[in-house]
Order: sequence, then structure tokens, then C-alpha cells
Amino acid sequence: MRVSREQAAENHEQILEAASRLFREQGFDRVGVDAIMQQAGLTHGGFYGHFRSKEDLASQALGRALDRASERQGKYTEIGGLVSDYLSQRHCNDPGSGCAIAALGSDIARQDPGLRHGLTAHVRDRLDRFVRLLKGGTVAERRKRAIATFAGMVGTLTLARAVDDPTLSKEILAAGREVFGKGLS
Amino acid sequence: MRVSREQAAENHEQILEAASRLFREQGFDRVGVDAIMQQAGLTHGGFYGHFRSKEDLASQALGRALDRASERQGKYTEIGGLVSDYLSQRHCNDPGSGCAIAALGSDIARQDPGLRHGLTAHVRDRLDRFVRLLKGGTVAERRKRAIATFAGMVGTLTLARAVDDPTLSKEILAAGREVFGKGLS
DNA sequence: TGTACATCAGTGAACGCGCGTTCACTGATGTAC
DNA sequence: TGTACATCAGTGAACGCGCGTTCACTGATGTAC
Repeated sequence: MRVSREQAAENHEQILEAASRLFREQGFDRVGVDAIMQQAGLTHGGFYGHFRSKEDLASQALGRALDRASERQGKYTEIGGLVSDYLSQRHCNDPGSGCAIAALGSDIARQDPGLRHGLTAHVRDRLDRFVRLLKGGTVAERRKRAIATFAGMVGTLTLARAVDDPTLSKEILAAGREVFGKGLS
Repeated sequence: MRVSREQAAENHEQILEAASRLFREQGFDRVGVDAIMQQAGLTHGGFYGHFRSKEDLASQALGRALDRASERQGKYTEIGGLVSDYLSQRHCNDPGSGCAIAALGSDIARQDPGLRHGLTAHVRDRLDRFVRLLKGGTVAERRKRAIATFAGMVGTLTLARAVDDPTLSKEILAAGREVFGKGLS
């Protein structure tokens, strides 16, 4: 049962959207093509009309998630607000719509070269933006602080999600907000 | 072909050791019971004489890796050396014998409750030790810095491993060493 | 504008494969005399 | 100390299952006249 070109394009979007969320929620290996297609309102057989492989989808879905994150962070003109948002309870509880680096962090290093290459370009871009948000010191110093602030944010969220005690998790988030919210200046 | 009790105990250790390394290198989901037993010099059938399930092994192997990390870090009397070691090129290139939190970070949040509970106890312990290494400020301030330093270390290593450009990876490690090596004081 | 046909997005059964787990069996170890 | 037997750690075939992927088919869409 053929569908219109617009419908097909919309289905394509739905698959990417579903994959982007499910991968972040459960990791690349725990989400099957079947589950993604079901979430997109389709059956698994049609998948290969849209993507060459699951790996191909993973790479594109990560790219999409990272682009969204850039957009979201692009709105901030000062580091404090950005960090507060990133290290919020809401973000911690909802990895599916949040930062893909924190959600998939250690997984990414083991994925295929294409995906890692896309991520690297994104990280570079994000660091450049961070440098522009920071004040004081030389450019080289701001860049060091940008890297450490970004890494600190990712590590704080990873840690807050890993522990199973809500009190400790909140304490970790709060400490991260306080220390990294100033951009380490 | 029965083996002696000492041999059986040694085999048990070998399985834990192999699992601890392989899980950190490839992640929980990409390592099979088969591969672990082979690495331990045994065949897969004997696995269930040693562990109740793969999950059970994962939990124990993580515990072992974390204990090793505690031992290793316990040797340091000042934060700078500890951070330099943690954010070294060597550690970055060899996740299999390194920090399990950085190697399995985002995976851990999705594992079973037993494993996460063990990890939480470990994180608490590690934070307490960090607090003792830091100087200056009130106890509450030192604790905040301990959390942020620990999170920063984990995030820096995760990021340095995720990117595919060695130059950027080295820059990230160097920035992390410089910023977090002072314990954020 | 209407008709006839080619196209092709999506369906669902089927494939091969690897995984976690089970189990009958083996033969060296440990024990009872 | 030596013998006879029970124990049980490890083996390897087998199991059911879910996965990524393929493919013959369907029927609505798009196009040519």
C-alpha cells in the first residue's frame, strides 16, 4: 500500500524521531528496529526503504539529537542559565529528549567511525560556542575552561543518573550547577 | 572432568577478571557469556556453575573493577597526581583496565537495581575520600568541589574517548588535567 | 478531465545468526573404609 | 597407605528466542495518454 511522497517523508521523520528518543532512553543495543518502527507507527519491513542499516539510522538519529541540543543551547547568552537547564532535575529524569552525549556517552566510543566523526564535528562546534559564552582570561584560558565546563556537565549528569539514591543524585546535580554554572572562572 | 577446589576457585577468578575487562572494553551488551568464558580459558557450559546469570556476573565484575579503582586511587595523597593519572593518555587508550564509571557510564543507569546499588555505595565512598584530599574552605564547600572534580574527571575521559580526532582528544585530556588537577580550588 | 498502467511505500512472513541458558555426560577429585 | 565409590567442575550439544535483514506481495499514488 503505497503512500504519498509527503506521507513517506513524514514517516521518515517519525522513524528518526522515534530512534533518536529510544536510543537515548535505552542505548543503541537495547533498541531493535522493530521497536523503533512500531513507535513510528509502521511495521519493521519498511525500515530498509528509509535507511541502509540500523547503524546508518543510529548515526543519523544521533546527529539529529545533537542538532536539537545545539539549538536549545543556542538560546542562552550566559553560561549560568545554560548549566542550570542542563543540570536540572527535569533533564536528569528524561534522557530520551535530552543530551545525547550524556545519554549515550560511553556507548559512542564503541560505535562505527561515521557516527563518531559526526559527533566530533558537533563537539568542536559546541566548544566554540562555549568559548564565546565565557568571560575573562585569554582565549586559550577560556578554551580550557570551556572544555572543562562541558566535560563537567556531561560527567555530572552521567553520575547523577548512575546512582540509585535520589538524595545523592540531587546533591550531585546541585554541586554541578554551582561549580560549573560560573564557567569555572 | 572435575578439577580441584583450588583450580575451581582460580577459574572463578579468571571469569570475573575476564568479564571485568571485556565489559569495560566493549560494554555489557556486546560481550557474550561465550566470549568471557573463552577469555578465561573455559567453555561456556560451565558458566552457570559459577554465576546465577549474566546479570549477576555483570554486577560482581563491576564491583571488582570499582574496588580495583579505589585501591589504585588510595595511593595518592594529593589530588593533582590522582587526576594526572586518571586523565592520562594511557588510561584513555585502555578502558579495559581503567575506571568502570567512565567506561560504562551511561550503560550503568540502565542496568538492574543490584548493580546500581553497588555502584552507589562505591560512589559515596569515593566522594568521601576525595573530600579528604581537598584543602581549604568549609567541609560543605570541599564536598561540592569533590563532587564536581569527580564528575569532571569522568566527563573529561568520556569526551576524550568519544571524539575520533586524536589531537582534540589530547586537548580535552590536557584541559581536564589542568582544571581538575587543582581540585577546583 | 478521465482512464489505464507503471511505480513504489509499506506489509508481514521468512531467513540466518548469535545469544543466554539448560542438560546429559565425562572423568578427575575427594572421601570413606 | 591403598582401594572403591560418590561427587561435582567442566564439556559440548541443544533449546528457544529475538535480532537485523530480505523478499514476494499489496494496493494506493503518480503519470502518460
